Order: sequence, then C-alpha cells, then structure tokens
Amino acid sequence: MATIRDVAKLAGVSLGTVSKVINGVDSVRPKLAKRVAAAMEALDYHPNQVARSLKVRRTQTIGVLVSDVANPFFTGVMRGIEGEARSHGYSVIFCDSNEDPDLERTNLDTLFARRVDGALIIPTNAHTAEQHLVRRRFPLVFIDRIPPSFNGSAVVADNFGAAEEATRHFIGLGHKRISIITGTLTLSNGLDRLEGFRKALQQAGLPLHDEYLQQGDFLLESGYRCGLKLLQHPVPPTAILCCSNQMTLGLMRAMREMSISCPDRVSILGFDDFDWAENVNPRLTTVAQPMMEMGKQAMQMLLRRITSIHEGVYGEEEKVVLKTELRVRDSTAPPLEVLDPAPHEV
Amino acid sequence: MATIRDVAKLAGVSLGTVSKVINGVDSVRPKLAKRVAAAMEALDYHPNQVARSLKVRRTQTIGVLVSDVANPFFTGVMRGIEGEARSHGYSVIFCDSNEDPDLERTNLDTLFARRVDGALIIPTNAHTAEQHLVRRRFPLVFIDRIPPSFNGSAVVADNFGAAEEATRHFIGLGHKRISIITGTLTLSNGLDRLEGFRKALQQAGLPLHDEYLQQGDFLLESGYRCGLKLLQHPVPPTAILCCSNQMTLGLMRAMREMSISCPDRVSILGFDDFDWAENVNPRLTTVAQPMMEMGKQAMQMLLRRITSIHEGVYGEEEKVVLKTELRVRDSTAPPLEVLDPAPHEV
DNA sequence: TTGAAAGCGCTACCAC
DNA sequence: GTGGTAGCGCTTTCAA
Repeated sequence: MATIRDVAKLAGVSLGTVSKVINGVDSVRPKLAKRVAAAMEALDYHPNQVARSLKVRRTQTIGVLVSDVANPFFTGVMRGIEGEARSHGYSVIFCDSNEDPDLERTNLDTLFARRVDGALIIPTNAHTAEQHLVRRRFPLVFIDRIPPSFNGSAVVADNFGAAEEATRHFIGLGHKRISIITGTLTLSNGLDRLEGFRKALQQAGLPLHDEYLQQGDFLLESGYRCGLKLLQHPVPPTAILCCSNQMTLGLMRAMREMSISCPDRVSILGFDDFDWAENVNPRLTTVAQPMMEMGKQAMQMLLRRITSIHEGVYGEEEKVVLKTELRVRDSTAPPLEVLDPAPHEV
Repeated sequence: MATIRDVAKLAGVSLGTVSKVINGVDSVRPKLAKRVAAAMEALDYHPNQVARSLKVRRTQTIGVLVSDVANPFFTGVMRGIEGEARSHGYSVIFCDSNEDPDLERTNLDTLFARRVDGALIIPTNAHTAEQHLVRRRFPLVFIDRIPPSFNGSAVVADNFGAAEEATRHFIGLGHKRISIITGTLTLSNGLDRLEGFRKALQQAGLPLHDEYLQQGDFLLESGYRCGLKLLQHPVPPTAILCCSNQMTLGLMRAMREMSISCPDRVSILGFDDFDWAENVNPRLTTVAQPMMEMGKQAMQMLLRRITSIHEGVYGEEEKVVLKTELRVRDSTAPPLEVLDPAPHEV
C-alpha cells in the first residue's frame, strides 16, 4: 500500500509538502499541489488514519454503548448519533452490552484502549461501572437512562411529563380505574414515568390501588404477565398505561388471549411510537419520544465536552430533557360506563 | 496518560519486556512479570491500541455498512455480527448509508482510510461502487442482498425457497387468486422472491395476472399504495404475499381504511418476523429469516477471508444461503369460497 | 531471558 | 513556500 513517502518521491517533493496538501493547508504552490495530487491519484494513495491518530492524539472516533440493539428505540437513537457524528467527521464504534453490566464494563475498556475521543452510553441498569471514567475526565454522555447517583452529562426524555400527560388523557376521557405497568424502577426512566403517573392521579383526586400498580421490566414477557394479572382482577381497570413498546406487545397478547377488546373494555396507551403502532388494530395511542433528536443532541453534547476537555477546561456537566409527544389514536376511548351511564350516576 | 515507557521505567525493565508481558509472551521471569504488572496497575496504564495497530498493520476492527439501521431486520443482523466480532477480539465501526449510494461510497472510503481489516455490507441497491474494493482484494462480504454482476462473498437467505413455500401455503389453503407485492426488483432479494412466487404458481397451474403483480420498493408507503390498488380491483385477490415487514404494515393500513377484514376477505403473509407480528390482530403469518445467524455467519466468513488474505492466499469467494422458516398464524386461512363452495364448484 | 534500536505512517516544528 | 527531522506508542528483530 502506498504511503506518504511514495507520494513524495513520485511528486519530487518532501513529506511535509504532501502532508500539507492532504490537510488542505494552502501554503503550497498550486503547481506543486497539482503534482502531488497527481501522484496520489497514480499511486491510489489513501492517507492512513491510524498513523495520523497516533500522531495527533485524536482518533475522530467515538464509542456508542447500547444496552440492547434489538430494541427499536435504541435504533432510532442510533440514527441520530450516526448522522451527527458523520457530519462532524467522526466515526462510531458500536458495542452492544446485551443488558449485561460486566459486558458493559469490558466494552468500555475496549473503547478506552482504542482511544475513542469520547463515548455515548445507554446504561444497562443501576450499575455504576462507568464512574471511574467520569472521574478520569473521559468525555461521556448518557442517553435515555441516568444511573442513580450519577452526576455526569445526559440527554433524556421528559418521562415524568410524558406519563403525566398520558394519564391525564385517560382522566379526561372519564376513566377512574387507571392502571400502570411500569418499567424497571431502579432506572430513572422507569421511575420517572411512575411518578408522573402518580402525580396526575393525585391531582385528579383519584386513588391508586396497589393491585393497579404492576411492576414490569420493560420486556415483552413482563407486559404479558402484568397484563394478565390486571385483567383477571375482579374489578379490572378500564385503562392501562404501559411503559414500554415491548410490554405493550405483551399486554396486547394478554388481551387477545382473554378476548378482551380494546378500546371497548379497556383502553391502552403505550410508550414509544413505531411504525407498527399506527397500523395495527386498533391503532395505538402512544407517547412518542424524540429518538433521533436524543441521539443528535447527545452527540452534540459529547462534541462540546471533547473540545472543551481538549482545551483544558473541564466544563460543567450538562443535562438536557426533551419533550415527548402524545399521539392519540384508537386504543384509548371513554370507558363504557361513561358512554352509557347508569341512572344513579348522572 | 501513562505509556509503555513509563511502565518500563517504574518497573526498572526495558520496553521490550513490558511489551512481552502485555502480549502474554511467557519468556519473562515471573518475578519481573509481576513487577511489570504492578507498575501497570500503579500507573493505571492501558495499552494504546492505535499505536499497536500502526505497528502490526492490523486494527482488529471491521466496518459494517448497513443501508438503513431503522429497519429491524438489519438490527437483528447487527446483533449476530457484534457478538461474533467481540468473541474474536474485533470491534465494529458502524455506518448507515441511508439507502444513499453516494453515502455508501463515502462510508466505504472512510472505513478504508481507518484501515479496518475488512467490511460487512448490506448494499443499498444495484450500485457497484464497491467493486473497486473487491478488485483491491479488500476483505468484503455482502449480506442479504447481492448486487447484480457481483461475484464476491455473501450470505443471504433462501429468498426463492421462502417465497415458494409461502405461496404453496396459500395454494394449499385453496386460494386461486393470489397476488404479490414485490420489493425492489433490481436487488437479488426482491427478484428471488418474485421468482419463487412465480414458480409455485406455475407448478400449481395457476395464472399470474399482471394486475396481481404489484411492484413495491420494500418501504411502508409502497405497501399501502400497492395494497390499495389490489383491493380496489374489481376481482380482488383472496391472498397477498407481501415481501417486506414495512410493506406489510402499509398493506394493513390499506385494509383497515377499506374495512377489509383479514383473514376473512383476504389472507396476508409477510416477510420478516418481529415481535409485533405475533401480537397484533390478527396474528400475522410470516416468513422468518435467520437474522442473527446471517450476521454471525457473515462475520465468520469475513474472518476467514481476513486470515487467508493475510497469509497471502486469496481464496475462493464463498456464498452461503440460509434457510428461512414459515410461521403460520392467523392472517392466512382458506378463502371464503372454499369454506362455503358454490354447488357447481364441488 | 533481557535490552537496545529500528521503524510502522504520519504531523509539526524549525531552518532555509 | 519548502524540506529535513524528531517523535507519537508500540512491536520486533538482533545482540548480549
């Protein structure tokens, strides 16, 4: 493979001159520059970024550590990251920690060894394996979830507000028996959604029965299990807030198996909005998170940290909370009692 | 940041010795090795992979170029790739070409400049931008789609067989008016599915009317558009084979808008099997592709090419075709006429 | 078994 | 403007 040396020789100039041409430094006479360009072309020369990285002590690479690629939510975030990274000349090394904290740590070490300029991370759980990197002043920003006691940079969705709005939507429809299937409560996104739900209920003066609070773990199976429990209750809820797309799928399965129709018997509202949500029967009312935007802003934040640390100033950690959007479709409707109220209730 | 030099100094040994310890060469006295290890620990030393890569002329990194991360099919493949890569000590640089051939080319150049040891690629379309890399003997394997006139390594699903099996499923159910919504026909996966469909029809002595052959482009909108055309036909088909998950969603939308129920009025069968397929109403019959397996085998194939090329032998290009699986659920059923045949048809 | 030294391909500094 | 040269952090001979 041709090196800068070969190019210099063929063009009859020095290494330094070729380097300048490569890097667009314009203190090179056009004539020489042209000769160099011709030589590069002739030799099919492509600058070796590895060598460059070693010299300039920057790899123009960032690491992205997701807890599970299979989740389409992360996929959306990934798109945002990738686009923003590319437009700033960065490449991204991708790692999947498979929801495994040990793997997360190993991956982080790998990224560090490869000298990525910084990393974006969607943490697996309450683990704080990454704290040592924060202390080492390694540019790091968290996405979607914030581990407890973590005080680094992050971009998350307004989970509290989203759950509150969703719950109020139920309340506005006339629902009284409202239930929630939560995500993992050791994760900020899981907890915040529950709190938002609680607040909306409280403000409306509605009680929250213990049986109506089902704790899931964001995965399909738990949505199914919790759904079954809720629906088999002697006085089942008329509305269910489901805190992840996977769990919503599980809940739908439970409803189908029990032949409970939606929204007639129970209204459902899920987190995350994907293509399928608006094309299934009934079309699902959902809370849409700005996935791409989260990825994009996280990348921008990381870039800021990289440059500031590079300049020696270890600036303030930032935190950005992005608004969500409630998309009302057909899976939420007034409860039957309201449509056809018993006389004594009027 | 500590370097190998600092470690050597602190441990009172030479650079070479430290290097040996790092790389597990056992010609180092245990006593010294221990001293070195202690020094590394004390200095929080992490070997610089960039420097190592420059020296050994291998980055232990591969590039993955997908046409669109947002598609859950690629996500599945990605999981397979990542796991296999990691277990072999490889990292993956990820690029999304957004179905844009120019971007695909740019990304390929970036990967090359970064001196990845090889690349896995899900090409965008008929473009052959990558041919120059093949000629350059750069280790490359294609996944899912094979550009026409490409003769490099690849792992794909048995698209022909899958479509054939799916179509026969319709035929076995008693359908006579069977239609297909194809993918992009300039891509091998799009074309092979159409051919498999054709063959099954032919073998059963069934005609294929032009109006029943709708050409889509794998995307949701085209599924919707084609679905509408099909369903508005004076003599609509009783069964539709839909060649991608996105298009199936579009088709479902068309059916909902026209209030055509599935499988009563028309049976549908889609390509790709995701969580939502078996949890919507009705549960979808699908062709499942071995996504993870495709990623895994592609990575293994790439590894073989990397080592063989490294050893100077430019071995034969390989091609692997993986079996698919038909998952019969509730969206396919016998046509109404068969359930309640008119007397003269018996 | 260990150490010294060369060099991977590039950038950047300093003379000219 | 241009060229020579040192050196980024590591591996890998070759001698000792």
